[in-house]
Amino acid sequence: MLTTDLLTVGEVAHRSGFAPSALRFYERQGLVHATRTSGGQRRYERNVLRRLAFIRAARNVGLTLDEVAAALDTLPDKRTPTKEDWSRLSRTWRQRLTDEIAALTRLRDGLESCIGCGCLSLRSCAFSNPQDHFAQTGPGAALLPERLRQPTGR
Amino acid sequence: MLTTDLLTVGEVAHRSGFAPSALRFYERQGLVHATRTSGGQRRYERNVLRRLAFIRAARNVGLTLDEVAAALDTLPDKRTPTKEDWSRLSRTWRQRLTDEIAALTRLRDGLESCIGCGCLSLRSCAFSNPQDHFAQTGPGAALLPERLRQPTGR
DNA sequence: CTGATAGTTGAAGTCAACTTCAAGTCAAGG
DNA sequence: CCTTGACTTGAAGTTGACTTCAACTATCAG
Repeated sequence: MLTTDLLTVGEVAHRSGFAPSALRFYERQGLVHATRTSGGQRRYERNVLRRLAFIRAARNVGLTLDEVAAALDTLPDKRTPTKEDWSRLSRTWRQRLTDEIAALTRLRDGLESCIGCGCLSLRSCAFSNPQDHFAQTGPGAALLPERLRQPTGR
Repeated sequence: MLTTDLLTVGEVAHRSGFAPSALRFYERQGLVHATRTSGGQRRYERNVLRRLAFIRAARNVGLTLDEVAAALDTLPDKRTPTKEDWSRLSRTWRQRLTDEIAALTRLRDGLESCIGCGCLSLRSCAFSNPQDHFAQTGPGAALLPERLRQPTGR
């Protein structure tokens, strides 16, 4: 055990639930910061835990790491998020979740009305519609927000 | 234009909205089938369009290709999905969507109750909780179904 | 001082679902 | 027959968020 108030990567990993490799990765991405011992090992200040908590929360809500980085960058002095920061940012997350819920609900209800029809028409069925490819109007357009779509490999 | 009722990969691509490369990929994965000309080019039967519509619908709902393949394999004779197949399978998709909506709703409502608290405690806050790592009981457990989680790179 | 445990690095690997590429071959209208 | 556009292949690349590896090095309890 260290007697200082600095934490090793292992300690931070254990307390935050992130793997040490993830912590190193986040450091390379500029999401968290660590000082070094004379021997080159990482030492973290205690507030990194709060920052990591923020990161995990954002990831749980569905933000990408780039978005998390952008959010953290909006904080003056690159400070660790305060209660007010959290409050402000989480409000925009709420909207995002609300939009995603709405999209999934539309999808499910469309599916509901489609069960039993069995059409699966490439031209008119909302479910088999390649997004907007055919549907000039009507359902099928933008069925899901970006992050709920399966990755396309692009 | 061909005078037969067989479709070229370009025609199928255009009518289905899938890229030719995706059609070839699906063939390698055993999701669709094509015969060949003497010169080695693909020729598709018309019912491949329905099969592709099914695939797109499933993807829109969030199934992985493996799941789509599994679903198609439940059909006797590896037939193209009929109205009844579609009806039966889409019913299970509905449940899946319902579960995902419920999960997102729980997440949002938790966020709601968390705005203003600003705790972000690694031990008790549902949002910063590494899934189940700390929470023996209470909130934070299994915040999101698998497919709504950001990929972890595993 | 020593040995166990924990830490270091850069490079490469993983996963899904494709896309892109290079280097050629086929099909069909004129 | 010829040209043009569509098609063929296997291999490698893409994206995001990491993990894994090999080969060392540091820290610290005893």
